Amino acid sequence: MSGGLHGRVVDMLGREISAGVHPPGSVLRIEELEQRFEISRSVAREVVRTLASLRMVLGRKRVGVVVRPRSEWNTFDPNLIRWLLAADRVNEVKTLVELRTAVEPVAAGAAAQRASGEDADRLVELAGEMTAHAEAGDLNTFLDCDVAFHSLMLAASGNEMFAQLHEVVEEVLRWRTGMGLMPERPAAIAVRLHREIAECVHGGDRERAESAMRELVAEAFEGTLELLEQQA
Amino acid sequence: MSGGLHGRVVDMLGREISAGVHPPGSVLRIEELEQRFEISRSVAREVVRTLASLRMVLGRKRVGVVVRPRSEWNTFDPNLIRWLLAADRVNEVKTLVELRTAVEPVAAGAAAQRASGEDADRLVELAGEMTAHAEAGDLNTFLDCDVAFHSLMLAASGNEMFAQLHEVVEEVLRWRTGMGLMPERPAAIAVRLHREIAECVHGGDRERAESAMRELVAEAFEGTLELLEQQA
DNA sequence: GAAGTGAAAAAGTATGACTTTTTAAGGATG
DNA sequence: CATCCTTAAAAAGTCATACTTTTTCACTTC
Repeated sequence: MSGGLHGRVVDMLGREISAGVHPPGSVLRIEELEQRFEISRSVAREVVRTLASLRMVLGRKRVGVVVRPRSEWNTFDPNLIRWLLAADRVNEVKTLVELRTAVEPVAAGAAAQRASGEDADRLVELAGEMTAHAEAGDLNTFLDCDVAFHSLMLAASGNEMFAQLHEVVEEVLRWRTGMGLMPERPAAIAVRLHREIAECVHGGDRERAESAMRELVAEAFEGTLELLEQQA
Repeated sequence: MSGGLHGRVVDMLGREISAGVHPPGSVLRIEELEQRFEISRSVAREVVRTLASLRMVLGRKRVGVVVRPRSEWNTFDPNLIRWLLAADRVNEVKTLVELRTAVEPVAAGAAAQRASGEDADRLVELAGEMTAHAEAGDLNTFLDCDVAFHSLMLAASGNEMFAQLHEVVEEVLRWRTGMGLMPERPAAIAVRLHREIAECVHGGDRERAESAMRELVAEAFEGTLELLEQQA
């Protein structure tokens, strides 16, 4: 959604709507947008189309562009996720972390059954690197490996929809570290679980891969909630 | 995406791309679209913007509108889901059913903790109606209740992203019955599980709500896979 | 008071001109 | 011969304007 007039305006308007500046039911008029953003009619219309495809707004003749109820927005769109994070980090992070607890265990189980040899090898390798960097206290490199581990796991699940959630997972993981919410040294239990999951996937042990991942994300879930409470 | 010139063309092009008529990497030109669909430049551009917001295509100057790799598409968009179902039902249904097995148990667990009294009551009521209609052999009404049950459960989970998957669940449930893949009389075990889940949510029993739902969707998952094999 | 009628408002569609960016070809230079 | 710079063309991107269609509201008529 970068560079370009269209993208910039979409981003601004999307942020505003996400932040509640234009609450559901309120009406935008194309002509207003032209003037506010100093854009031509065609750009204004394309912006509205983009937001409409996210189900955030709906154009109606003789009425205008109405903002739809939040419950109907396509909250799986990565752009919208970013706007919602900017508007209300606490609530949105809760939602995303809970989504992880649902998806990642099943994805790990699926990966144990379906991952290619290469992917399984790479997962074990990544878990090893995480262990090393955790012991060395190298949080940034640890985080990169963590992101790579979960992304690869989702991809190796063989389910396109799971795979697509890698952006969500990355956003949450990087946010946690970025906020300084990670302990100086990653919890030993988390490191161990990553290794165990990788080995179960490698060995094709669906059951254990799933339950180990469940343990991992449950811990991450509770940890995140606690830290969110502290912030609020 | 109904009525209107724009919507019709988006639907046609979206279907084509989903079906592989324009494989990833291939290039569409706006001018081509104008001629093929006999539409004006503005409509053609808005169609491209809509598809671009689903991450299916990417406009590049001096190049054209490039179809992106399938792995980057926003496969959570309900329209795209419909196009993919039309193009390759078997694979897409597998993906969607597996998504259910991940999300619904966690959603049920969350609902047990967070559902309002009204929602919990209504769930019990729906489970009761399902039981009655199952015994009466009234498959259509049973299906309506089934859809309502799962939609409400997802909404009652209090997680916006879970709630949004109600369209996916509905699509899968209706497809299964529509294809005649349901036994004449719904499995007694499934009916019982719906009642159990509703009662657990009502009683605030997170653990049992989650595990009962896990049992239910696991059964649905395996049943669907078997029936898909038979078809292929 | 209900129902039909008309007018206005706003999105939707069409068209053509102009701008910008990117790519590729061609030429100059080492 | 290879490399770098210049330049030209292609296609999307942007702008301005006129016209069409649908929907809603107000007004009239029965």
